[in-house]
Amino acid sequence: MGIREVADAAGVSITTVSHALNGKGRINERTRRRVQQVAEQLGYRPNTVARSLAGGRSGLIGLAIAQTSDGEFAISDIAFYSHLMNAATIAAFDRGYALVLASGAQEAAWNNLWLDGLIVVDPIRDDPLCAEFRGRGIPVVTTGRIPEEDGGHWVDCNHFEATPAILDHLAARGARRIALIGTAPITSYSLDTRAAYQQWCKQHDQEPMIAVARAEESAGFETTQKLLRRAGRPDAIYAMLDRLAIGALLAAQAEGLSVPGQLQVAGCTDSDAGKREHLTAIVVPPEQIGRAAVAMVADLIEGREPPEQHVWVPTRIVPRRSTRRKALVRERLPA
Amino acid sequence: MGIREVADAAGVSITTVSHALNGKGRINERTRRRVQQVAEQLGYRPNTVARSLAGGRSGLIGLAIAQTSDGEFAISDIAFYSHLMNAATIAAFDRGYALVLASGAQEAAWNNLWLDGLIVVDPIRDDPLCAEFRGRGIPVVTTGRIPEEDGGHWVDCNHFEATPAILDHLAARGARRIALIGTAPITSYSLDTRAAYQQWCKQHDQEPMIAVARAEESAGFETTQKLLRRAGRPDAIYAMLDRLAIGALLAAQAEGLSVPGQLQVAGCTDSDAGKREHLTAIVVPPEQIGRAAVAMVADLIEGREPPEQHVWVPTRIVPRRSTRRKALVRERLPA
DNA sequence: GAGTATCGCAAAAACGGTTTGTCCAAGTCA
DNA sequence: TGACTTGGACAAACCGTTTTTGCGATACTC
Repeated sequence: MGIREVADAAGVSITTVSHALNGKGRINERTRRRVQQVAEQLGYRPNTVARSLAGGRSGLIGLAIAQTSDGEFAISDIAFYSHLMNAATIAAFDRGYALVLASGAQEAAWNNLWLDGLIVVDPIRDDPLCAEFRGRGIPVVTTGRIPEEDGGHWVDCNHFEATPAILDHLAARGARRIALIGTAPITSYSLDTRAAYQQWCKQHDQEPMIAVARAEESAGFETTQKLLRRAGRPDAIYAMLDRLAIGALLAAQAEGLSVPGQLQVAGCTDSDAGKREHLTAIVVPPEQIGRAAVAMVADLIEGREPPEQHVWVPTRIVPRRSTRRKALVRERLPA
Repeated sequence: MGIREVADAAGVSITTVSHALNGKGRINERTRRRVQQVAEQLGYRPNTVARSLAGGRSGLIGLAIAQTSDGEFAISDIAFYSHLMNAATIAAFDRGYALVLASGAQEAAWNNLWLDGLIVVDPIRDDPLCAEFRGRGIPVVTTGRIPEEDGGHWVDCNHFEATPAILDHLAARGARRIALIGTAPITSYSLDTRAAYQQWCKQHDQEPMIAVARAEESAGFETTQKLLRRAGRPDAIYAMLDRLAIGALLAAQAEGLSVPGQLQVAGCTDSDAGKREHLTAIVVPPEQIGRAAVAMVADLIEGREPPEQHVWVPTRIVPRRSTRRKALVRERLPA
């Protein structure tokens, strides 16, 4: 079942087998085909590990996702990351790589793993993992950019475009005081959105209202409630997570405000829960992001400079009832 | 940075370095410590791939999750699997393994990967992946059992216990005609639940009402609607997925039935969305399942027979408003 | 004091491939 | 016809570990 058996069976040397199967050396086409046939017949599968050792590559790409030390997800949107991960896994396989999951919490584990490349999802400022791997000369691609850092290879959505677009959407529907509810400004996503929001406010002569909340409905609820009780309460809310947006909807109801009549709500990103709540949302396609990141890191691993060092994945707005003029009627359980 | 450099620096042979670092051969404690110190100082990290080749192990455990060919999740409960995966990743790292994700769709990819063991989530009857790996002599652990198959190593929740328990719960609150809405009976989970449901019905002299639906709210909605319009409509529903249960809630509302007054609803498993909807649910702990599966497969890989060939992970019921006597008041958006 | 454990370490053989360098035969060119 | 190229195949080195075997030296036994 080794290359030697194949060589014996085909009556050639192992070199020829290797060449024939990998399309490398100079070799007669007839010989090549014969060897391939014999290998096929014998069900020969090259040992990945041996190949890695000789070839200097492990065939492994790491996918790092923020996690807390206790093993809980620190990430805010499980569905989003799952889809990203899933698409990345398949894209990696298609290119001959396997994706290994790695938790940021298990730093020690990184050392025991020989990775050809690394994808870091939503890196934070001075991201230690990125720094570590770059230091070792291992290609790193991030989805979302590393805050306060230029260069590097990344895949991202342009929230400098998406944010004004959704704010315009709300304004076009009558909003005059739009509040932003966001997560802690540690990822580029969060920072970009805040910056874009502030710029938009300046341009539209509106005073910024920014609130920060944990990535939970309850936090969205409480935060929104506080905002709604302020003197100059907002008439629209853009929430940086669907869960926050849902919390905002609940708060509106608790405060007796109709949606979208008295309060418009929009969220990012779109989700099943958001759909269920008829929430206007910015669609950020996790599959595309995952695939693009894998393509980029594979290019880097194989020594090709990727077509683009930075990939902007387009977003779009899905308008739903939470920002429509017509009041959002509660059609669900009876009151 | 190889073992040779360490050997040179410490003035010993590479054998001694290997032994010293792995605690293997007979070696003077002083020498061992010195070597360890030198290795530490040089920042030596043994090459995993070389180690694998020599040791005959890759250090990789596969985690297979059903996926459709187009890369979409075929799984019904993303959050559940994410938590399972996450816990498994960490548990694997703790044991010196890395978890590689693999899509069932990419069968070819499995061949290019040298896995020490495999975890298959929710295997189906005659699961090809399980068969393939067992054929190769690679340890396989499933979460959920392979239908129509005895033996094997698995981690599962006992739905033969959980199902009667939730049915009793509903009956104790007045339900006389409990319907079951389930996914296609291809996993042991689905099959067990159906069987347990039927047995319970027989024991309680109730006619079984089983409906099958796709794992989506809309399917739960439609299926429930049909049930509710039948002659002898159910007064309680046990849905085998939280998404189906949520669909059932919506259907109850659409039909003008109060929950739980006129219709009780319970689901499995528990979820954020379910909590939001005040849904009584069976808690199936994905983290525990993931950890148990890793522990078991690691034992098998390392040649230890695991403490138990089968692990039953306990479940529990979380009663919420959807099965309480007091009517479920809609406290959310205004009607 | 000869025989025998035991100890501490090193040399060398795997592990299963890839890659390099070499050789030979046949074809090409001047 | 001799020099040079080219195509085809092979042997051997190498990748960086682990593991087995072996060999002096020291300590123990009687």
